[in-house]
Amino acid sequence: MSSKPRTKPATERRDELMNAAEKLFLERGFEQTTVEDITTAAEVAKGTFYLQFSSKTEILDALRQRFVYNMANTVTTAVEACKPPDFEGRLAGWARTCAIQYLESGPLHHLVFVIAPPPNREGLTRNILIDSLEELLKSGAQGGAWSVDDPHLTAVFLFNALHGAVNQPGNEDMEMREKLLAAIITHFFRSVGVQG
Amino acid sequence: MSSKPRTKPATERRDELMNAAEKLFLERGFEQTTVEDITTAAEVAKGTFYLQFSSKTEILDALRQRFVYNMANTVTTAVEACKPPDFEGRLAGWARTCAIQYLESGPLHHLVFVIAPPPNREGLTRNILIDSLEELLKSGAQGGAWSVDDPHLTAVFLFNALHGAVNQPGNEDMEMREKLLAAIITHFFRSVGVQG
Amino acid sequence: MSSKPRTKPATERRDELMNAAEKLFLERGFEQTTVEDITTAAEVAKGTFYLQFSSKTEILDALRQRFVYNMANTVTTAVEACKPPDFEGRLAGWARTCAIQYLESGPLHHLVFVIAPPPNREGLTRNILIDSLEELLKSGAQGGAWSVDDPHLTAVFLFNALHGAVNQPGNEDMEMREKLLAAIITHFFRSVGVQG
Amino acid sequence: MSSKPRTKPATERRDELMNAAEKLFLERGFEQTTVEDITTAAEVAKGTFYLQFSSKTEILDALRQRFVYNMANTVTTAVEACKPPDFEGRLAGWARTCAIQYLESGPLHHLVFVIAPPPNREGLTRNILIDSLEELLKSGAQGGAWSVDDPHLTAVFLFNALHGAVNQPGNEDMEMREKLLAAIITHFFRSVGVQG
DNA sequence: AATGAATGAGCGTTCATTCAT
DNA sequence: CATGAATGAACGCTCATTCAT
Repeated sequence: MSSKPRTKPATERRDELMNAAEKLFLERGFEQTTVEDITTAAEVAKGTFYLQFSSKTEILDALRQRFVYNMANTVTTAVEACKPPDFEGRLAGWARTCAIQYLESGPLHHLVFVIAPPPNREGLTRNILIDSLEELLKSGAQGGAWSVDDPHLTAVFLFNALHGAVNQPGNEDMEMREKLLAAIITHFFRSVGVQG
Repeated sequence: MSSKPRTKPATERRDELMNAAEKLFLERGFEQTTVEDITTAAEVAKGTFYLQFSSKTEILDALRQRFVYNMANTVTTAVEACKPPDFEGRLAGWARTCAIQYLESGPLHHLVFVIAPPPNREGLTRNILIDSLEELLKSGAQGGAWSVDDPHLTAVFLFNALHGAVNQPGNEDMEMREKLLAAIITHFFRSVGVQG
Repeated sequence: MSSKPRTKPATERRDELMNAAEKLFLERGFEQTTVEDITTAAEVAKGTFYLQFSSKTEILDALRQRFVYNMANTVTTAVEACKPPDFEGRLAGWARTCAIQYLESGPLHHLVFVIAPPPNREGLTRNILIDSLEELLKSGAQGGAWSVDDPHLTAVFLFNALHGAVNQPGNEDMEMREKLLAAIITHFFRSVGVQG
Repeated sequence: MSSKPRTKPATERRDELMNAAEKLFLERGFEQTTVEDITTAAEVAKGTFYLQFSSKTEILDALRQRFVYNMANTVTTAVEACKPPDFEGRLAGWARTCAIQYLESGPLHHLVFVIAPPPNREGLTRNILIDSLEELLKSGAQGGAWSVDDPHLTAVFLFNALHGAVNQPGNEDMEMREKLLAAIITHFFRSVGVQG
């Protein structure tokens, strides 16, 4: 009857379900998406969902985890591309990569951390990223690249500026996007008292 | 039988319901609050709700509208307290009042704009406030108080920085709060190239 | 559209639901009956069930309680119809009424106590009735009407004999039923060493 | 790869599944036990279950059949240990063995006949045992050992008395158990008009 | 205007059964 | 024979909304 094999490796099924769920959650929201919507989109039966996830909440957790993992990886790699004492390069790299990642991941971050945040605050990308930015600001200050009074507050401020600016609608346009990235980096530099 | 009058002016009923709803939505979230929760808290019968609002969504809209109205009013009033050419005073006033309002209104803003945003982008405080900030930046630039390349982008950036920073947990402490307000104003000034 | 009034007194609705549930539980079993079966039979919507009972289990509890109440009442009344020293009359009354009640209540007892017994043993009719029989045996022994070595064991034995005998299929026939009642009473008397 | 052979004789598999099912059904009930519970306990895959039994109901039937077979065998053997004209010995043997069997088999009988009875009445141990008791009562009456008016009714009565008495909680204690057995035999004798 | 009983579509989850490997 | 991923019908329960009183 069916040309496709009936069974797939567990990880593949999981991914298909997660991709379908991600798409639907972003389109209509977590509460507004039913498990059946997800399984229909993933072209499996309802029961198959529960072979991979023990509840609807669990797939959201998995989505969050996947997002954090990708995000943290990418940003770290980008920062490491510039070695001290090129602190400005590191800061620009952080800002640029972080912004791009948010732009690419679209409102996924918004979904998994803002709209449907984890029950406890542990492991928030938000925190992970803010911490990494704070460290960057501190090491740059120590290295004499700039001076910041309160690295934590500055990190919070800049992170949220970036996050909010990037979430603003209208960033689909590539030209706008480049302008935005440039503006973000300029503001980052200004905020630490560097001319860029 | 009952000492209280059973009928009240419509506006009073509306307010009681909205207050109850606001409290509950903030405590447990929109989806997690039932219409019955609201009417119980407001001490009216379930049906009374539908005399004032045609659906559960509608009371959220009303809440949002009330929030925007209060917010815009307060910020405008604060800015007008300083007259040109004191553009720095106006900018500081904008930042300070806006931040305080968010801090006071607490997660209400988060609820009505971030978690349960309006279906269309019209009338977002976000936009209203960003527009007012953009105007302020432009007029300050014209007045020679500072210079900004792209007033819109800067407004977006600063608004979101403020919004995010203020939403950060840990702002209940009054001392922290003052430090935060000061830091925000400093960043605002730095971003427009003024020493503050 | 509908000729019947939409609302009924809560107790009436409750009774209708309980009657429908009793019928269905007896016909097909507790697990095999769905809440929707019950509401369909009671001619109300599914949600109406949950206005009266907070779960499917709860209606079974209510059924059990109703059964115990009726049973205990009837047997007590029957026993009290004969006053001491007519202990034989009291014993015969107990046996006869208890048997008739079981015959009339049909397998309801079986359902609520044997098939779907309460989570804790407290308040079992079984126990209530056995206790009352034990008391009767003791008072008769004290009054010199008969002698029993171990009133508790005898009560247990006789109660179960009666219960089992009455549950036997084939008791629908009225003639059979009378023979059965007579046989039960005879055995009761024999068991306490009385000729009847 | 695996040290154990992956295939076993059908009867062995069947027995393992039946033993696992019996244990689980008694522990948590028929409806509350899933096929997967059974196969997990029997350490086979889910599909293997359906190699031996065509449905969950069928394994219950098999359990019932096994129970009846064992029960009938044991009681018959015990009765045959006394030869006529020792009818009293045969009756005492019947009562004692039957009671002990129920005590040993524990709630298994309760499960397979009371809680989850067969759809049709055919082959009920209940009936088989009642029939054998009825025969015993008749032959004893013919042999002049006792007199009973209605052997069938008496058999029904006594069987149910025994069954119910034995099912009563609190029979785990060995001393209680002996008292119970003695009381049962006494009542059996009294019921047929013998002093024992 | 106010009430709250009644409605019924909808959802998350379970599990007996099938069947390709 | 044995496996276990896949299926999908079914169920208990919730809750926004309606409407007769």
